[in-house]
Amino acid sequence: MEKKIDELLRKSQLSVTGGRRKILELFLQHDGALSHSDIEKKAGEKFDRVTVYRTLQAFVEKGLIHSIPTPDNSIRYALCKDDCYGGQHRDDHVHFICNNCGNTVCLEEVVIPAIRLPRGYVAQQVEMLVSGVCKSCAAL
Amino acid sequence: MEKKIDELLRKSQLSVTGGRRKILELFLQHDGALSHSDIEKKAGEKFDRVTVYRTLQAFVEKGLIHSIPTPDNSIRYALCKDDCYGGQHRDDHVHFICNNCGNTVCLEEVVIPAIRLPRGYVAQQVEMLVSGVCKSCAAL
DNA sequence: AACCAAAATGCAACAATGTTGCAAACAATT
DNA sequence: AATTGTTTGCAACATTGTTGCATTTTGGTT
Repeated sequence: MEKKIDELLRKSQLSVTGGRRKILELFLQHDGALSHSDIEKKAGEKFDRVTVYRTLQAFVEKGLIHSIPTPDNSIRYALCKDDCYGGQHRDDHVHFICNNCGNTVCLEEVVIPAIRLPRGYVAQQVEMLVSGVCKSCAAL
Repeated sequence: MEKKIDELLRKSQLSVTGGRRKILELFLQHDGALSHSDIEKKAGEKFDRVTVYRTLQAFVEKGLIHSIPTPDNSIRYALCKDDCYGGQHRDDHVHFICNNCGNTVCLEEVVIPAIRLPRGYVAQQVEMLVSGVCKSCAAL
């Protein structure tokens, strides 16, 4: 784990520091998206709020994570897959937010379908956000 | 216009007040989505911030407007069409955000395509957000 | 191993955004 | 015109996000 984290950071041209290690570890441990406040809580009192902001920003820039807009106005972040690096995101998958447990996950296997825009519009990025009941919650 | 506004408010079971009239007027005048701060600015210094929050909340609850999550973490609101009332939104259209002018519009004519979710997931609402260059900006 | 430049961190201060309780003002109805 | 319930503005507060700067740490070099 330790090794993997340092490797990932170096591969992303980020110097290896305690804060970055810890935050990246959280993403690797947690299967789903994390918000800024999630991270602050989970990381304990160890890191300054500002550091968390800057770390997340750096991770996004380097393509380690991508951000997910949510209806409740809290940006969440999720790990990018390996084929997504150098700022060249391939976020062509659907994001799912559970109305029950609040978890947000990437449905990597569900590709966003193509759409036809009206004449004159040029699409650069598409985001698809599904909310409902997730697998774990539906099973209860 | 005056009449239409009062009518709309009453139809939505909202008592007619100066603030609500003004804010609804802004939505009718402006073809596109408005953020909270847009409204504060456009409404002048007339209304308290809190009133704007509560008015938008009331409008959403009554189905006059719907909210649009954006990648930059600023919720925007847009008028609902007539067939969308009583909290029963029919937000089955795509939202477009221009990276150039920042405008957000509802593409009513572009329906969100159906998708197949993995086993166990239940969709309740789907939001599709396209960013790029809008018609007006592309024409320049 | 010690040094150095560049980068990251923590701190403080600040700005912006969102929430709550309460008293005063107002709208709809009788 | 009076009454009742709703809406508003204010104040205070909580949360979230930003910026500048001094200090510490990292990664590379001698």
